[in-house]
Amino acid sequence: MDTNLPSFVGPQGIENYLNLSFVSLDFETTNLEKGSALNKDNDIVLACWTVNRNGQEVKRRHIWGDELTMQPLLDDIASTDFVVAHNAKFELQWLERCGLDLYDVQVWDTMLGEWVLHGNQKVPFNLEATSQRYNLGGKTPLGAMCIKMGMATQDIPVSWLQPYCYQDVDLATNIFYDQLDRCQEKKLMHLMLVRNLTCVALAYIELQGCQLDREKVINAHQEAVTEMAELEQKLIVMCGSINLGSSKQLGEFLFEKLGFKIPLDHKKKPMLTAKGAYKTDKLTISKLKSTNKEQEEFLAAYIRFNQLDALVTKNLDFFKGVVSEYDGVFYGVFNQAQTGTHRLSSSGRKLKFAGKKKESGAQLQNLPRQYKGMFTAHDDDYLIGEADGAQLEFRVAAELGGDKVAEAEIVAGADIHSVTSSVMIEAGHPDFIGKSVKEGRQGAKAHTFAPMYGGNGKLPAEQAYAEFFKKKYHGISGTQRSWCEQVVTRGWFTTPYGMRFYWPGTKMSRSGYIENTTAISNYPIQGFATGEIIPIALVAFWHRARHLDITVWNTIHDSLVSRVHKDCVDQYKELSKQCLTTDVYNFLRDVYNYHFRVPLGVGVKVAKNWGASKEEHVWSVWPDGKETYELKE
DNA sequence: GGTACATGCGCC
DNA sequence: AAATGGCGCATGTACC
Repeated sequence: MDTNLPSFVGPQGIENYLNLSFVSLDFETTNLEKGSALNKDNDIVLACWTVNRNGQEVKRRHIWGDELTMQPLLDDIASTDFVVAHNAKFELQWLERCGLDLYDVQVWDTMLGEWVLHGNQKVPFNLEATSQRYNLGGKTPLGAMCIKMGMATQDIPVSWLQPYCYQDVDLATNIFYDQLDRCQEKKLMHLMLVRNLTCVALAYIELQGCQLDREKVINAHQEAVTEMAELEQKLIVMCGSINLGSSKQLGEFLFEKLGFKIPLDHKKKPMLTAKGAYKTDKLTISKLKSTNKEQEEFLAAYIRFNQLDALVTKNLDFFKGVVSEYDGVFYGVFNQAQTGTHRLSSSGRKLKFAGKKKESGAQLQNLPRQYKGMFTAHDDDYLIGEADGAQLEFRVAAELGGDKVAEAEIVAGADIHSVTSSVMIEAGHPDFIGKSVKEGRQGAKAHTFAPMYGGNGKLPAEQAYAEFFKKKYHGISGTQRSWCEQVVTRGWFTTPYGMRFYWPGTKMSRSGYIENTTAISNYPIQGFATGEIIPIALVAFWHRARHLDITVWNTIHDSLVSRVHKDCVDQYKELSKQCLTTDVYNFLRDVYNYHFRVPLGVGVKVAKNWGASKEEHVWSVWPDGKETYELKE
């Protein structure tokens, strides 16, 4: 079976842009759910496009009609190298409905162009604001007015909508030419290629949907609701009819009625909100000291109730609605052009449930881990596979810092959390008192990489650990400091992988502390790991699995989640390994001109339900092809 | 009745 | 004056 990559997933992708043979496209659609192609009740109303070769417009065409009438557009797309559009994911999902195979298409998304050119600087990326930044003027007033007023697209007069649509095409074309110059000048073409390749893969992945296991959802929901009802009765007896969801009411009850003392933080200051209100978050509540039976009982019941309440309102109610009213399938949205680090973000596609006033949705990147097991494949012949980058951010930090100590530990497979545990024990951290290194290991995980993200610690033992970490991995900490110094000098800096990050006006205090240190230290690591490497791996995986019975349906920062036919499991593991390691090295070398040295690792789990496998296959693969394998249980 | 903000909390 | 980074969603509160 062909598992090769298409030519444009590599340097040829950039060549294609420079050859200037493209279709520039805009659809006007009916506007349920912002015109999403996933809504089957939406339709294309009008398509306008131009065909451009060698930088010259050679054709201008439009079609008033639905997705069944777009063959001339598909033919034009097939005759050029790429498609230009603003927010191309929208057009791509419509093109898929028109019959285009997304695996064959390359795009230049002018919205993503703005994202890449602006780095971590937040500006509005919509077409109108972007046009104004490029001095291309605003939109045709009449068409724009109708759209803004929310008029049904199909009711807008032809003579208004058609010029409006053509104008968007022309704006995108002009912005594209300008962005192409700017991206070359700032040496950002490789990043732009990855954003655009990722965009097409995401357009496809969003169409797949997430499948919930009906029985598991109903049972979990029932259990939680029953337990909550019991707790609620108990709580009402104790506190009357106050609303426990209100931190104001709960705070008054805890600190005024029940007489809890306001806990003190590590600086011996009372734990209050910035505005001086009572804090009722998990951390504060966990610090409360009961001095009588009433306090003790209330606290126990409240903590459990609150935990369940959050799970039920944010997830279980939604999941139950999905299995009851939507055949167990729901969809998420992946947002590019959202984060400063150039990670993806995700949001939920909202659903309406019977008897509920408000629509609700669930995003795919913050599902409680305990509920992963509720996700399954649509069919008994399929399994769920998850492949994640092993210790990805630490390995990337070692790489960017040229840190020999960290690299040696990664190569040796050293147990870093045990080291943290022993440092914490020696420094007398209260959570580690009386524990052996082994017993403290689990709790140490939360501390291990905090200094890499700029954490200096609060308790003396944590501060001692932060010092230990920075000294031990002086390659990482020294490199982070040099990034900070560059930012002080000129307000921005270029990461080793070519990304530009901006913190204008950053100053150094007399003590030597540099503003924004934590962010400056963190962005390049998070950005390279989860904004470049994982998207590269995702694109490679998606293309290579094209002709296999393997479908990616989620990605969470350092992982790819797929449904896998039971006969494809071995290929799935092999492909995961290749795409998260070798393909990354090759792409970085050929497109980024970046020669990665630290071995990357990948962990693969396959089971009937997401995350349910007790065993994990873990590989490390070196850029020269050497590899190691370990089965973790 | 709507919007904006604050708070809290899930994930990596 | 802030010293762990990055997000999105639900709820309550303040305000118009």
